[in-house]
Amino acid sequence: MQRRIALVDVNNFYVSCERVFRPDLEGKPIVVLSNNDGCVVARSAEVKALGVPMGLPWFQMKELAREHRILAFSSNYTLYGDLSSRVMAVLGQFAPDQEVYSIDESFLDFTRQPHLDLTATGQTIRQRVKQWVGVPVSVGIGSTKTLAKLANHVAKKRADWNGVCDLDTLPGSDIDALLASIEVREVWGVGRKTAMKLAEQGIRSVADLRAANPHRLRERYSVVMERTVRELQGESCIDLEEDAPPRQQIIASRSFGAPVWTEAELAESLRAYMGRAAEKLRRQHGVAGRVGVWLETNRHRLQDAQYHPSATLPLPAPSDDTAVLTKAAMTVLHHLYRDGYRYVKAGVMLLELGERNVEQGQLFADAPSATDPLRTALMATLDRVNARWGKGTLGIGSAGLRQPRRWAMKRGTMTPAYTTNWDDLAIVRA
DNA sequence: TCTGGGGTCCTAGGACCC
DNA sequence: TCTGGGGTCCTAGGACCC
Repeated sequence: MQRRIALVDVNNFYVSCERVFRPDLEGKPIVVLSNNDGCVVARSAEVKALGVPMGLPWFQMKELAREHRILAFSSNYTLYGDLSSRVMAVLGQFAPDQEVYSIDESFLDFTRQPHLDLTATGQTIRQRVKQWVGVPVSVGIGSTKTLAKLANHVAKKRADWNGVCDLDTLPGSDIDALLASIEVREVWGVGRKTAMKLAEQGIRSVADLRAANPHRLRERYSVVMERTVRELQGESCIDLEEDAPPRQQIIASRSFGAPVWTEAELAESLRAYMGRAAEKLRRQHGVAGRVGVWLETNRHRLQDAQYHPSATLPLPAPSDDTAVLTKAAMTVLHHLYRDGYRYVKAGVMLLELGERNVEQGQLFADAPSATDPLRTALMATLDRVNARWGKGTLGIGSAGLRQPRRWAMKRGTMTPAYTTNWDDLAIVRA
């Protein structure tokens, strides 16, 4: 049976979020910056029109920003996360099956409603999300997830389609012409490297890729590429994942606000990161069997000595205890640390994740067991206090208590937490 | 002199996504 | 001076076993 899948996403998501509570920003050139105000991670249409690419370092475009009065915002993930759940809730009302694919994208499966007019439905979706949440979305429809993604791209490019494109309503000849006009790089799963390799074979447009032999491409690339080609040809190979599968790893890392040199400072930052990673782990009722740490110097500074070590350490027994996990991270750090490098980033990783309740106690382990009731109560308290009073209020050891914290990130221009903090509620004046 | 072969598990690294 | 963070999947290659 022919599937009918829609991919709905929010246009310039972070920028659109900032505009919800600042309507005066409508029509003005805006960017949202990554942590540490490092790179551009979202651009308004006005900024895209100026040719600013995704990921451009902010310091490299300050001149342009002055010239064109571009406004920059530090990213406000609390706000984006909250608006994201609202958008997803509204979208979920339209189709029986929904996969929340990312913070701003959702697949909807309409296969079970074969007679529904999806172009009209797409327009209704756009209106309702705009009215109820305040952000603009685009809708792409096709018979596979890959085609729906492509249709979504098309919906944004063709102003006359008003934000909705259903490939299955187009005559075959129109689709051929359309796909021939789109670069293969736009296909979901084809990145920069793959696009270059494909070009060597003369495959440049989406039409070229669709016409390729999936078997042949599998030999030169991988099963992923084979699936992509089949999906372009209309054969559905990637299913909707309605329930998010449990995470296989948890990462917490940050670039530092200023470079650090000492093991003590690295240790302090890693303790803070592990606090957050362990909290995430407990939220999904998981335990970790292995802990990883990595360090980075600045790869862009060619004059600097480079050192990018990483290592992992298995735990004697799987655990969700911040103290146990932190201790392991400190062991790894001590093993990795070398004097004399200008470190700019570090991170921790929780690996070999398992479910907490199926965890077996280990007979002769001297480490606190993951099911020790006292530790469990302590960790639950830690999570509650931090949820109520803000991240990092309570930590293990000296996680972030010493001043000054050179490694702490810089955020120059963050907007208030309009929707999640009473003190930041927008005030309406009559 | 002549030095197997196949399977499995693990890890590192690459490529991709948002 | 200033260059994000958090994920997934796949492959190649080494270690190890019989």
